[in-house]
This record gives sequence, C-alpha cells and structure tokens, in this order.
Amino acid sequence: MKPISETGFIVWFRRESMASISIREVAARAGVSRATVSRVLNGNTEALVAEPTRSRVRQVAIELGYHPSAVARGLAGKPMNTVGVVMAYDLPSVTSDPFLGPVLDGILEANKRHHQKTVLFTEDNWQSAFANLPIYCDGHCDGLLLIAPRTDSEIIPALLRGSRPFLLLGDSREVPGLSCVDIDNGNIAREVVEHLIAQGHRRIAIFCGNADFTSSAQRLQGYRDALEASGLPYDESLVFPGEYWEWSGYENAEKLLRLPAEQRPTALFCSNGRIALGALRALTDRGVLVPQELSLACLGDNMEIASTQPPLTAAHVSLRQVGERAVETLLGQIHAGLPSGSRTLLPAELVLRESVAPPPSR
Amino acid sequence: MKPISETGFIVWFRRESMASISIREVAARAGVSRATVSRVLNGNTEALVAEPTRSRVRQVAIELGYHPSAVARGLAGKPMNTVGVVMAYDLPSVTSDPFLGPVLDGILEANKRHHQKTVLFTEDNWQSAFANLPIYCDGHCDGLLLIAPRTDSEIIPALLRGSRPFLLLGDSREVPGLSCVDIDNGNIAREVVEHLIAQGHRRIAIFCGNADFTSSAQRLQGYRDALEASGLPYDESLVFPGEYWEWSGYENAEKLLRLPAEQRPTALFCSNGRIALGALRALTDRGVLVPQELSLACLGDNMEIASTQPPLTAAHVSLRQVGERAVETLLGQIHAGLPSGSRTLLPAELVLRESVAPPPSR
DNA sequence: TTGTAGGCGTTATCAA
DNA sequence: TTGATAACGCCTACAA
Repeated sequence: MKPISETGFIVWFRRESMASISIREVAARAGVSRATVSRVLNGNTEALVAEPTRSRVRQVAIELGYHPSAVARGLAGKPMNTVGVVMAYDLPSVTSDPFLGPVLDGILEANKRHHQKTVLFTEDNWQSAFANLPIYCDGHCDGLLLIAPRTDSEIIPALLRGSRPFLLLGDSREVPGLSCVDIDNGNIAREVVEHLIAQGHRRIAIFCGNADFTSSAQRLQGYRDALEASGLPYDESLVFPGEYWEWSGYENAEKLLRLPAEQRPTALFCSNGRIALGALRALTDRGVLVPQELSLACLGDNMEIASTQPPLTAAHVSLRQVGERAVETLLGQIHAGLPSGSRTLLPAELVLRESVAPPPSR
Repeated sequence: MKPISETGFIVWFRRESMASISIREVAARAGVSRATVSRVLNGNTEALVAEPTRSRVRQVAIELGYHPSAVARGLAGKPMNTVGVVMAYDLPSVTSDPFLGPVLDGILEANKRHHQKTVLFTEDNWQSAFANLPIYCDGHCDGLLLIAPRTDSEIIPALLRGSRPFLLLGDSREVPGLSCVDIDNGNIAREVVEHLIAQGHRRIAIFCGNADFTSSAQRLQGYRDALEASGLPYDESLVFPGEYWEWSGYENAEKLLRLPAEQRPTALFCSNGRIALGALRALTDRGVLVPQELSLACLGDNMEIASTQPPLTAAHVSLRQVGERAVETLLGQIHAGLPSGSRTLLPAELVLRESVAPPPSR
C-alpha cells in the first residue's frame, strides 16, 4: 500500500474530492515518471522527450484537466509570473486619483499583455509599507513596483539591500543601482516655463508640490533652469511652497494676490493640475482675469483641466505609459536579467489652451 | 559535509547572496528543530513550546530577519491570504470605469482591512477568462471574486464544479449554490419608477442595458413590477432595448422623440447613469425641456450625474460597498467555512434632484 | 530517452 | 516539550 497514490483509485479519489490533480496522476495514467511529465509540460525541455511519449503525456494531461500549481513551481525556484505593486496612500479612492488611476491602468494593461498577474499591496502609509515589506517578498511575486514613495522612506534602502527586483514608479531620485520610471519632471517643467517666457513674461511665479516628494524639487529646478537660460532672476518671493492639492493652489493664489502690484507676477506655473485647479478657482473668486491679468500653465493634464474656464495650457503627460514602461522595465530585470539602475524619464507634450497670453502692457 | 546547510557558514552565505533566509537557519541558530520554529512563529501553536525556547527562537528570528515564505506555506496547505479578482473588460481604462472603479476601491479597502493581498486577473473577454481559469486556481489565491460576467459565460458552471471558494460580484442570477453580492437591481428600479408614478406619470419609458447582463432583465422587471403595482399597463413600445453606454441613451432618446405625440411618455427611466447622460444630451440637443416636457430618472449615481443641467434624480448605489461586502463574504467562505450560495443584495437611496417633475398638463 | 532521488520552505503527525 | 519524518507539487541533476 505504499505507492497508493500512484493507483487509479487514488486518481479517481483526488479528482472528485480535491480541487486539482497533480503531476502524479498524469504520470501514473500516462505510465511515465513525474520527471517526464514535467519535461513535456514545462519550459523548453519537451525536446528531450520522445515523440510518442510526449503526445501521450499531453493527451493525458488534457483528459485529466491537469494544470501545474504555480505555488509548487514557485517553491521550486521558477518565476510566479506575477508583478507586485506596492502603494501607500491615505486617499479614499485609488481608482479615481488622477495619478494612481492612470498609472494602475497602464500597469494592468502591460501585465495583461505579458501574461503577468498583478498583486496589489495597499497600505495607509509608508511606515506600514515598510513594516510589511517581508510580506511583499514572501515569494508571491517576482518583482515589485513601488509607487511614489516619499523621499524619506526607509523602504528603498531596505529593498536595495535585498535581491528582489524592484523599481520606483513616479519618482526619479538619483541613487546608484536604483531603477526608476517617471515623467521627466525637470525638463517638462522647464518647457512649460520656457513657453511662458516666450510669451513675454518676465515675472513668473511657481506653486510647488509637497516638499518631501522628489518630483517637487525637480519641477522647481526645471523652473529655475528656464529662468536662468533666459537670464531672468530667480526671485524667492515668487516661489510658493505647497502641496499637490487643490486647497494648496487656492491658498497660494490668495497669498499671491496679496503681493504689492509691482511685485506681482504676470504668469503662474503650477506644479500639477490640482494646484492649478485650485489657483484658478481662487483667481476667479477674486475676479482676476485669466489670462488677461495673469497667465496660468501647469504640469500634468487631466480631463478636468481641459474643461475649466478658461481651459488650461498644460504639459500633457501619459501616466498610463509610465505604468506600462515600469512593468516592462521590471520584467526586463526579472526575466531578461537586465541590470537594475536604469532611469526612464518620459517626456510630455505641451498642450496650448487659453490660459496663457502675453503679459498685460503696463 | 552533509548537513552543510545547518552550519554558520551557509547561514552567512545565504544572507548575503540569496533573497531571504529560511526556517532552517533560524532553527540552526536557535539550536532547535525546524518544527519548533514553526510552532513558535506560526498560528496558535506557540503555547506548545516552553517559554525559554520560545523567546530564544523569537529572538533569533528577529536577528536574522526571518520571514516565512507564503509560497511554501501555501504548498503546505495554509491559506495564502490572497483574494483573486477576475475581470474581463474591453475598456481602455479599468480605474475610470464608473462601475469597476468604485468596486475595485471597495475591494482594495476591505482587503487592506483584512490583511489580504489582492491579485488582479484582467482579461479582454470571458472566453479568455474561461481559458485561463486554471491559472486563477493555481494556488495563488484562496478564493475568487468574479466581476459581472455575462449571463452566458461558461466560467460559472466550471467554477461551480470546482472546490475553490468564489462569488459573483455585480451579478445576482439565481443559481443554487452560487454566492453573489450585487445591488438589488429589481427593487431599486422599482423604487425609482414608483417615484415617477408618485409624481403623476402614467406613461413611463425605460431605456434598458445590455441584453446579456443579468442586471438588465432585473431592472426591467423592477420597472414592470412598479407599473403593475399601480395598475398601469405594460406597453412594449415604451421599452427601449440598448446597452449601458451613453451612445445607447442618445440613440434611444432620438427614437423616443420620433414617437407620435399621443404615444410619447412623460417620464423616462434609464437603467444606468451613462444611458441617462446620453439621453439627456439628446434631449437637450433637440430642445426638449427636462423636466418640464419629460422627466428623467435613473439607477446608479456618479458625480457627473449630479452636475448635469438639470441635475438628475437617481438611485444612489454604493458600488464601493458592493466590493467590500463581496470581499467579506468571500473571506467568510474561505476562512470561516461559511456555506456558499448566499445572496447579498444591497439597497439604494433615492436622491431627488431637478430632473423629475409632475407631467405637463395636456 | 527516461527514471530516480533530492531539494525548495513549510506544516502536520508521530514518537520520544 | 521537542524532534524526526513525511508530506505538499514541482523541478532538475545525475544515473541508467
């Protein structure tokens, strides 16, 4: 009774009572060893098996409805064909977030194309994400996509110390050996500001995003680069710290309007669309005409921005594409053994709408 | 050299070159067997281990940064703490879909709360979803959430034949042994139509959703129930087949307006928000006044619906809650061994806005 | 060309 | 209270 599990009886028993049948049953029914079944059904080893055996095994596998267990396979060191996505957010909705939503769409799309499953790890904050790091690395997935951690998160050095492939999405800090896929914050911001300068503006304000996001500093730098390239002075009174939220744009616009007339800028660059939306609302509330009195442009685009009054000039970035490229880069690291440490910075396209005009003549 | 993996050398080797260290190393370092380590660290068996041993093992585990492999655990028959979500869609965006988006938010939220990972299986259509069914059942997750399959999908009988816990989300067909979580389509539709009747309407049209969705028939039935309860005739010329899309609402509104004046309804019930949006647009385009000439109400609510001109009266359903309840029901089946076959139908709340008025007096 | 045997990391069942 | 030992399902040397 030792090899009972090889008998027909047990095959029948398994089929009826358990979920799935294993390589054992296929081997027994086909009259070959488990190794042979494995060779036939997996990877590129079919060639090692003689044709009659091969087709018999195939036949039996289909008859029995056999399908290998990814878990067992994973344990044996094969890839799980699964991409993990770690995101920490304190938002009520992931899907309707203008950043997370499109990025997730891109990730899902690319994973579908590459026959990868997607495991989502959602956390309230980066502390708990860090605490749960071991869970993300418990074998469930072959690699990790980290979405936009703050600059101070310990999670990155921890992951860097480990050996699991991962990359940063929506953050492009420069750290040796760290892969990331992001939009090209600096250059995109520069282009937007250059457009304002080309329209004749000399005093241009910037509303910044969260100070602890890498992107904020990069966008500010782009703003500085544009000014410098045109020989315009960098005036700190025109730099408004803030956060990537509508309320921040609103508040900063109110502050901006309190500046004495001669110090007031003629154009405003908002670090993202939500800030721009808030700023526009404040300006409208105060009766400031856009673009007649103040031109407004921002980085980042979404449907709402195009349907404001006036529609906003903005750098259109494809966050969806960021998600797709992130997946492809990670898969390269996992399966093709590409080295980590690559930086992919996607460009934007400036969309001219009606919120920018030449400065008013004094 | 046989038990080499138990030596300190190998421990060091593993730590540096491999991803994670296993229960072996902990056992070796703590001077106990693997079984004991397992007892201490997992489940509710710590009590079986003597205190000094227990704390020593704990200590070593922390020192070594040990964390169990979910994959190995899964192979050994323990739950993966992972919920699978299968969705087939031909949409460009999952996250911005007014149904999928909120449902996904609810699922993620509930999974986070219950410390479950979420694995997403996305397919283009239900044929390929069916074809990949074995992959969803390859051990990766403990149970499956199926989102809104069409009435004809073979995937449900296949899953019903298997033993893996699963349930239907956003579909509430009545099949013995089949669990589902959905909104209460029939009753919600009935309530909306009853509201129209209460306003004095006698001729009420309905714009239906996709014929192969369970919900369409249920909503139509609710419409019929409301008419019947008030003794109003069911007039097939007021029933417009269609799909859950804006274009369908637009087209059907055009058809409706072609009816001879005496046959024309005074109120319109749209089976979902998108249909209502399309219908309203067509009516506005043709200069038909809502609600003066035609009252309009729909099932399903989203932000767009509240900001139309006029804002639409609608049954507000919490799709997010559907997602949450689905997760909780599934987890009940998986972990608490609750029986399958439960039907959870969530109610809606009628939100009165300005698109409904009493019928015009002839 | 095929089979045997050992291992992947964990848990469960015995026995000590 | 603890430790061997045998699963779990698959993969892969190595041997035949």
